[in-house]
Amino acid sequence: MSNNIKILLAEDEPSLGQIIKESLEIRNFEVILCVNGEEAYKKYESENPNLLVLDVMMPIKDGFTLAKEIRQENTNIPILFLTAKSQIKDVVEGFEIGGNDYLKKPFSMEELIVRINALLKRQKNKDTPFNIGNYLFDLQKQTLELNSNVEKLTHREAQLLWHLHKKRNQTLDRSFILKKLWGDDDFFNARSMDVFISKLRKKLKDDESIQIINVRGFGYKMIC
Amino acid sequence: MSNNIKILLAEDEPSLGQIIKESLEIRNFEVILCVNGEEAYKKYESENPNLLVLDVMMPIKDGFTLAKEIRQENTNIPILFLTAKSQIKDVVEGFEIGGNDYLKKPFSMEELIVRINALLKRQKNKDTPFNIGNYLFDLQKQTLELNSNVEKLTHREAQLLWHLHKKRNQTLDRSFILKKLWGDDDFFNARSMDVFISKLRKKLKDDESIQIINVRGFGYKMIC
DNA sequence: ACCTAGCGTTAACAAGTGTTAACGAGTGTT
DNA sequence: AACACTCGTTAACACTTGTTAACGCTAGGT
Repeated sequence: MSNNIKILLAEDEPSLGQIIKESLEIRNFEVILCVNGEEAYKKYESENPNLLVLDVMMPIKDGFTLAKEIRQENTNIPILFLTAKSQIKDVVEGFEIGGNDYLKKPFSMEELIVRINALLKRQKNKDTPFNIGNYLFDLQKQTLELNSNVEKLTHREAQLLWHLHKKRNQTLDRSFILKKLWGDDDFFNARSMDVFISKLRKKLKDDESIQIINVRGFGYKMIC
Repeated sequence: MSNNIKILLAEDEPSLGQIIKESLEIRNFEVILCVNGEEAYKKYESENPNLLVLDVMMPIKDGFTLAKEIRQENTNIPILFLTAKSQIKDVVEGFEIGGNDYLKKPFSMEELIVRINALLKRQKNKDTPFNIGNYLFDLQKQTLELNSNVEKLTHREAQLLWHLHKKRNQTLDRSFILKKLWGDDDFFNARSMDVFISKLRKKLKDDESIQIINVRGFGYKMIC
């Protein structure tokens, strides 16, 4: 029985493609095998897969080109590259395009499975609500829930809170967060961010175990 | 016996046109062969075909011009271009006009069949109703059904909802959708789109798991 | 030709969101 | 203590988006 996770596999070497496909199917993944980038793009469109495993070197359309196209319309889907070339340059290019991980050939099936599971888990983590203190925080829905009292957050508030929580109990650098969320670290954005910190503190005040502490000159630290 | 699928073929070179026509008829497609764009337009109007195969270079009216005209009144029908010119420029132009695929001459009949079937399958996928939350959404019929309660959507509503769903759980860029559905990103179209978002929210309000969230300055995100 | 219903656009106002300003409080330095 | 600087907080503001209704166009019916 399928675990409901659909993997799009693009690999031009038939025997390798088949081996990977079967190995994954044994683990209850649903696998769509394509032999080139163009076919893979069409299947991506029609099948709506959860994860992409792309060989970099393929005829007609290579994995990088394909990934670039898909990233334009889907910034979310995890992409794992398979690369025969072991040069660092390629790996860097892959990450720049928006690949989430890569695997050098030859690789063991176990390695592949581990990485796929890691990517899926990361994906799931992003989508699944989690607790911050006694609050339940849902990034997707942009909500904070406490005692079945649901408070809506704005997009900025939610993003900021997510980053604070990701680095909870560590100092989150002002400049880092400004560049990440505001795009630029300047005076006004910095003040704007302070306002948002203030708003978050207010919205989180019903659980005293959560605190957003200022580290003068460096940033903020959320303890929880 | 026909499989009930009607293909409009526009190809000015008589012998090639005839060969393609017969090859397709062997595969049980119904084929209407035209020798120029003007004739093809008339046949398109009267015959209501399921798919267009258009030669780009034709006398009187070329394939691109024809496709542009037809796209204005039908954004749905799959269009496959046959092009003798192999320049990328043409292919790009073709896709911008709204072509769904292209085939460089010379091509094998097998290639053509594969592409036609792929387009038809994709079309079929588009035509098949699917679930959005607990609703059943039918793009073709422009309906939303919940608990056997059928709500009609207008064309714009249906198109917008389809795009939101296609990129569900991702932010759909305002500008992208405006260009795609309204043709241009200007103030009034943007306001019009906001109105439609409002209408969709109202029509989707009976399933709370579906939400259309605004991402200020960027667009909308449908979560479901 | 006229009427009508349906649809998409435009207008108008309400609500929401992020930025900026202003002022006060806190912190470390001299 | 005086000072410079950073941060906290509130409110005003500008801008974006939400919502409703009026409007005009078009296709189909009479």
